[in-house]
Amino acid sequence: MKDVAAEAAVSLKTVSRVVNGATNVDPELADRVSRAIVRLGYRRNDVASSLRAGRSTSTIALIIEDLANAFYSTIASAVAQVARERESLLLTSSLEENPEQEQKLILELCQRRVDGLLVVPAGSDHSYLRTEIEMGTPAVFLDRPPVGLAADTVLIDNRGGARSAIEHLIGLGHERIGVLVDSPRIYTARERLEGVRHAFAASTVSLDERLIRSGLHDPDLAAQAVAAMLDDDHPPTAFFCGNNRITIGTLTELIRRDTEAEVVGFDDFESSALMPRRFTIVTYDNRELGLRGAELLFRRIDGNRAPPVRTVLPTRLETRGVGRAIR
Amino acid sequence: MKDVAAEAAVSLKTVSRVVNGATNVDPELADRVSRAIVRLGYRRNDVASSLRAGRSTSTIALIIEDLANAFYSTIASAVAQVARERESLLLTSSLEENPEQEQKLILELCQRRVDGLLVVPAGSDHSYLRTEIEMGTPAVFLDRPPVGLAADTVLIDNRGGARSAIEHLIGLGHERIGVLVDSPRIYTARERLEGVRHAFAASTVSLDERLIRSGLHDPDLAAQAVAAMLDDDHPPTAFFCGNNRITIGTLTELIRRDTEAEVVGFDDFESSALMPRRFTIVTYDNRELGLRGAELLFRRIDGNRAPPVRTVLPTRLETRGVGRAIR
DNA sequence: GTGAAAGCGCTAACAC
DNA sequence: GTGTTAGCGCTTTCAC
Repeated sequence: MKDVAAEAAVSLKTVSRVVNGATNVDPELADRVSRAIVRLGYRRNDVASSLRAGRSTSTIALIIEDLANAFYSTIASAVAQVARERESLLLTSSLEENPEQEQKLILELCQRRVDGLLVVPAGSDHSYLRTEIEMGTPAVFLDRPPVGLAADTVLIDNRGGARSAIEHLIGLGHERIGVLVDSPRIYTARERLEGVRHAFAASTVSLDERLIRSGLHDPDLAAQAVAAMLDDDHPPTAFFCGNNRITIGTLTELIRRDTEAEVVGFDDFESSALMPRRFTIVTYDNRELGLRGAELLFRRIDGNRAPPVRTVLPTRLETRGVGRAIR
Repeated sequence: MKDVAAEAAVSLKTVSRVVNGATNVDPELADRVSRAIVRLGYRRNDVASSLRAGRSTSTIALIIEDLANAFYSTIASAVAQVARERESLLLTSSLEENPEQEQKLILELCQRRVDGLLVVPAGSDHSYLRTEIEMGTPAVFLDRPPVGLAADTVLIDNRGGARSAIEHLIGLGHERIGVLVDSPRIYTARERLEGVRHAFAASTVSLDERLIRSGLHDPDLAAQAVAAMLDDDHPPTAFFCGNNRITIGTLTELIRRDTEAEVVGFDDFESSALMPRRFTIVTYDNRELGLRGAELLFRRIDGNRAPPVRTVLPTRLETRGVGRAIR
């Protein structure tokens, strides 16, 4: 910039004005500056520019577990879209297998003075963020609420979705319903199980606690649980699957045995329409999760100081799969 | 920082030393500083810190078309992994539907002084990047080479993959092979068609130009092309599909008609294993694209000044799908 | 309309 | 070991 000023024989300020498109510059000087800029290949240094007077870095950060997972990459895509509209750049950080790095990463992003944070939390405590938020880095949580902190959060209606799934099965006349969920340490698993309990409580059918299996963290464990339940004296006639991995495991086992059973699974998955068996899913728009979160965040960045809000996105039941078993 | 220095009654430099973990600080002073930091909730401003003396921003940028697309999100995940190992952050920018914004975006990233760029190019000219590269922002291209510029590039073996696909079909005795590709304006489509031609040229079978259909940009167009060819007097007995959208369209049409035809498609896709028909794909490790590209980039960032290299990743043939038609 | 000077928050030299 | 000074590249008073 100094060089440009020298080359154009003007002051730094004039160069600055031209670079920033200020109107009140003598056309002749502006032209001299423009040509000097081209001649010297000058580029404004945005780092320096954003340093001055605590100006915005026009950057927001998204903290997720794994970009390769469609759930997260859909959110990232939605967030990127809003960021682009707001002329902000998006720093995407994935924790991959290290939830304990969440705090370190978030604090580093704050040090870099990102304008705000969008977090799909993996960690188990977020109280450390209170200071950062107070110091001007707003944070919005997606899919799971923060722990030990009040902050804007966008969730899906886990309880309502699970409840409608069970109501659907009870409505079809099922009385023995296998309930398959992941570990209760996972927020969504807890909420969904809670929804299941509500649905039973509100119905004439009672929930047999022996038909609840939790801790099913992958399709194989789900398949084994299904197998064990079906081998029982008094097997379930329907299954509620707490997430898509469990749904896949359950369908796999049912197809393998060629056993009839009604299935309702939470979460859609890529190849669900192609599964060789009809079943029902509790689905929702996870792109919306990112959009709404990003919009909330920008509202905070714009100075909104209202109390934290919690947005809950609706779920709906849809049919998936084709025919019956392939064999 | 000034406040911390005042609070601890030391100089700025001592605070700086403590913040940066320098060893040669009196433990007593260090302790006073540490406590002042906690008391005041001080956080180092990394923007200012990286401004000083043209230091690195520890940030690399990835420019892709769409994060929601599995091809790109896999690359992003791989790049994120390498970035994390190198303690760099990743700015991910998706062009979505605006390839013409590529240049604007890239120049903006350079202004922000990212340490380097990873580009899956959508634009049609990259000569403007020469200046940026010379000025110290290295760039590595993924999946498609730059136009009008020499730079590190990581590609997959489009020609070789297409060639092996045709060789496979000819080896099975097919002589009338429908060749379905996307628009020749797309680099990969051009290369793959070139590979097809090479394979025919090296064989005893001659390529019937009337069996080549190009510009098939979505599954429906591919399905229509297949339908038209099958309705012909002398229909193909096999199809080469230039990408996964074309493969899906082709399989859909074959299944719909319950017509036998050998299919080899380029690119794997999520539900390929579940397709109700056996077929062959030309596949490759697209995660590797991101890993290799990021490694090349960091080598440049570390100061490697060797001439640009072009890495070509191998492809392989694999079988997908199950049984024959569902019906 | 234009420029000189001060300063954003930090770190690198160089004294002490 | 510690502090002082200068300056990274830019923008912003505030005079002219």
